[in-house]
Amino acid sequence: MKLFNSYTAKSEEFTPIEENKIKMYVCGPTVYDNAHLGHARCYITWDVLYRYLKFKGYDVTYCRNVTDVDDKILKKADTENKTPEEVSTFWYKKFTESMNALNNLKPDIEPFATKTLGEMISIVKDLINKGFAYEADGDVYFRVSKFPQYGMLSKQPIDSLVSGARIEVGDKKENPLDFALWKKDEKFGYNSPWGKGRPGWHIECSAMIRKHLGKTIDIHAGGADLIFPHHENEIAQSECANGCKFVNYWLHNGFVTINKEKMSKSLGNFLTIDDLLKVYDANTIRFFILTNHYRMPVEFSDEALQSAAAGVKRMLNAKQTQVDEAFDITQTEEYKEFTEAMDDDLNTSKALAVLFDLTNKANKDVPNAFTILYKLATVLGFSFSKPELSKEELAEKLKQVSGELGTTYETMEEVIEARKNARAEKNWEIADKIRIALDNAGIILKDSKEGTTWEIK
RNA sequence: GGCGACAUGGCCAAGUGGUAAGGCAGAAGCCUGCAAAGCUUUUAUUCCCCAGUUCGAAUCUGGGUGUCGCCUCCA
Repeated sequence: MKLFNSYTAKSEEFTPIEENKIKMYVCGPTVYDNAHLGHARCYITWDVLYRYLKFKGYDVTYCRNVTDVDDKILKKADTENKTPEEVSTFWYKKFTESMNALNNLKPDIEPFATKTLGEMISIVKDLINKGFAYEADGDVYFRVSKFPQYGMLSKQPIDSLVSGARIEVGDKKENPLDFALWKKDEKFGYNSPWGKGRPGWHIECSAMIRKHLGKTIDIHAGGADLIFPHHENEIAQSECANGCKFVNYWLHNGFVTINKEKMSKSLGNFLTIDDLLKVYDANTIRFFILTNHYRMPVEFSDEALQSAAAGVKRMLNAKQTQVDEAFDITQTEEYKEFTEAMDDDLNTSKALAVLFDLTNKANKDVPNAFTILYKLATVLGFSFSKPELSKEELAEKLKQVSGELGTTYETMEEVIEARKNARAEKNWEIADKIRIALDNAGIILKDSKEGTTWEIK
């Protein structure tokens, strides 16, 4: 399998450190606000990688952190008159709900920054002892000049970084490029050898990785905007503290744009996952994301989402047969095409083409086509389960239909029976009226030789 | 200014040296009482522009144009 490694800027054959085992880390959210489409793209992308690696038979440990100590959380706590814990707990819960709603698998490990403080302090101490970091009035900074490889990931010549770096008035840094490992904070801080303070953002990931996965890991993934400075700094800290290679494969996903601009919190041009799910279902959002290669930008538009909705509907509407769990799909041509596509740096677009080929075959009663489709679509995280109406929702719809027809129906069976009778009498006017009333209520009828079935729009 | 990407039909998109996957939308036909779903057929002599390399280029090289991202919190 080939993966594009941002560090070498090359597509490389993937080989895990330990045979058949993969340690994979993804930068998780800072829990202070709603997750948006950009986050959805990131976490769907890496969810697909996780699913696919497992599908290939690897023993994967997927770790995704939760940043629950951060300026933004503190600020929110301040304005809302809550404790930082209350803020982060609330938004972590919301985030988890969004991930579940998107059908993303739960990572094997979801560490919290505040639960990893010991490891962070230990790394910072190490770095100071080794001369890679220095304390300055309660703050601790990383000495970038001590790490010659700084800038390798982001491909930034160090000189240009220096000239571009912001130097703040009264800065305690030796060098403008130096970044904070620990920040003095008398109000919300935690005890440390340097007084009360908080960890810098970058050290959190380094610590959580070392604690839960080890000093060297196979895959580290995240949004492309984290390359600099976040991932660059992680490399510097971890490699200097641990004295060994930090990450073998750096993977980065592209952005979601809207009106050709990056969707982001700071630009305020984002659509939350919550709001999107009110209009489009999880399969549609996933399909929209996966039609593009994960490193390319994806432009959001309602037109694109509607197109995705129509496409995914066709796929998931494929003529279903009983899924044969025992059937070995690995011997099939479609499996081969699918894995070839996915092995090529997650070419999901091509993989989807295989799924559409299978959809066609399933609709033409090709044996096992649906079983293969079902299994491969699941690898990409699509769900074939149809949404179900609650009793109340169904009752509400029946009420609407009855109202439009000027009758009272208690069950769908009654409605279908009434239409069946009308059709038998060739009373097309009544039959159509029923069908249209149902359609207005969001229920679609399907007539076939076997009878009439219904489903939600 | 430094660094890095991208430009393929009406829309989205794969393809990185051998003659343009797939999805959406559109058109025609079959099926249907009419629909829905499905099936069949159909839609780029051409891949931003110019020059070059090559028997051969959407794919490689050089130049240009346009768009985006990172360089500051950001997925």
